[in-house]
Amino acid sequence: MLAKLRISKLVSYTLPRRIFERRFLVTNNAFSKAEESTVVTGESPELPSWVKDFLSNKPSSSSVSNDDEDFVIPSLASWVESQKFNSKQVSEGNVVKKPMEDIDKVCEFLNKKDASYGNVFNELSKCDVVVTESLVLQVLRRFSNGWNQAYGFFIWAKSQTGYKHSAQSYNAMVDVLGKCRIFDLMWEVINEMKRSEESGLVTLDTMSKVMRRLAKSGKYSEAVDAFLGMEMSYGVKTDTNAMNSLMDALVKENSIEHAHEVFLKLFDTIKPDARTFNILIHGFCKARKFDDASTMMDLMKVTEFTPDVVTYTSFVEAYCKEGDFRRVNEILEEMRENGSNPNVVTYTIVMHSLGKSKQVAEALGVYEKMKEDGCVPDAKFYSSLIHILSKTGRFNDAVEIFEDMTNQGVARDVLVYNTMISAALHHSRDEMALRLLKTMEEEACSPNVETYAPLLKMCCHKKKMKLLGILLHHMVKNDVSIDVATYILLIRGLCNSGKVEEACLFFEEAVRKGMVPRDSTCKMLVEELEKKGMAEAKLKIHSLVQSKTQDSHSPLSVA
DNA sequence: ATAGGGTTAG
Repeated sequence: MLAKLRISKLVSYTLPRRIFERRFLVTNNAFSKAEESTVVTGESPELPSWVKDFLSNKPSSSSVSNDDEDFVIPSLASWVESQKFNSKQVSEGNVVKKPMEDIDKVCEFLNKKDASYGNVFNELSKCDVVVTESLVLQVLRRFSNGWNQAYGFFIWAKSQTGYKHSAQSYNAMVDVLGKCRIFDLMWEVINEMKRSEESGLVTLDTMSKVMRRLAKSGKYSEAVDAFLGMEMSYGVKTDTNAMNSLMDALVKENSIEHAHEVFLKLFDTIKPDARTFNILIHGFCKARKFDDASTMMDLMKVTEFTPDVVTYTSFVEAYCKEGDFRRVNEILEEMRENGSNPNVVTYTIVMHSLGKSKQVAEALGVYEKMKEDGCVPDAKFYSSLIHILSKTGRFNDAVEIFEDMTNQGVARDVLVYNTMISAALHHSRDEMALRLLKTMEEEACSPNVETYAPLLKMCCHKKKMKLLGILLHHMVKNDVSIDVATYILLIRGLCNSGKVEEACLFFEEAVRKGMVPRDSTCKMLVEELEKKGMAEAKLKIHSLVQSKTQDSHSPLSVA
């Protein structure tokens, strides 16, 4: 009943737009504050204390200064310092002194300035923690973009008496090295897994990660070779399931060609199943090769398999991307005739595409149609809906949908939060965005890099340096590793705001971690330094880039 | 892990 009411209310907005316009006309802050007093996203007239905390970096501060432009953010490696600063603040106020957690102790050692050049292993010998599997997994997550720190810790952990790496820890290490493209070391770890007295450590799980990472780096042939050799070398069966995993990796990383080749080559030895065909059809559709996709569907039929929702949905998506909605409708009809009704994924794709091409009324019509069909929306669907509403200027409707989700029995996930945070920032609702980040914590929904990216961008743009520092710290606390994309975002954003010194700090830090930003970013930084006549800094950047491009990863010296 | 997101734009 309630749901029904809401939909009609939503759809009615598209025609009269009365309510919407009324809200929109009022730009006065006070009014919007009074009108929205909802639990999650509302803005209160008084800054809530946690926002103050967020903004002040210490518990219960009195006021928020506006001059945070002048605040110079410490380089990332000295977060530990600021962390100490924090705990001092706390212990002054409270009698109880919180003991430092093991993860933070490890973090402190790994962040020592010289650690990445020198010996992480030796540094850690002074670190007084008890290694457990969960600690290892947490460290690997927190340093998933800093392979030499992660690897140094990994080696050290292995040397600790009473501890042995589990299959999960090994797989996590393999994945970190693959992510950072340190493939030779990655294979070394895999071979070590094989040699271990504990047998069966290398599994399809391990090899799937390897294939995915290789494909992601454009090393398609190597991914295929890894598959072909894995039974012989590591005893991992090359069955249908494993082949699907390989083809999925190839297709997802944009090489339908390699996937197709594998398919033809292995057709006689490994029996394909319906999933195999769906993966290939998806790949062809993604590459806009409609003829090949159709041929594959015919082959699928001949080979005793029937096209299903997934098969048709791949075509639906491809035609959506072409903007050919007439063809989309034809396929939807065909699906129903063949007894594969569109499901929530199909509807999400159609709605999202319509919204993207500014056909909002039609997009909302899909929402109606879906409910009529008895198809229940899920979190990803809501995320799309929120996004298109926000993008078409209907932010309040987006907020309404966001808040109604849980009433509809759908839990909000990271993607939904990320979408809502981006939307809020897009509509200059900075406070709401921060409030949403806080709500994630309360709902035990872990943020990821994408959660922080738009917030960091806002900080750079508005020169909110204090908040920037706090957010970066927040990331570390939540085990979100800073990746190249984030460094690029920071460097470019800070350059644009004339904060070259800070941009340089981040640049140096990125290089120190073995992540060299692209040429365009380096150029931007150098030009900015030239403009400001900072010749010395310019030279430093130049030499940093050169030293790092010569040996892309300095080998780690571990005993 | 077979199909769905955003990201980044002055």
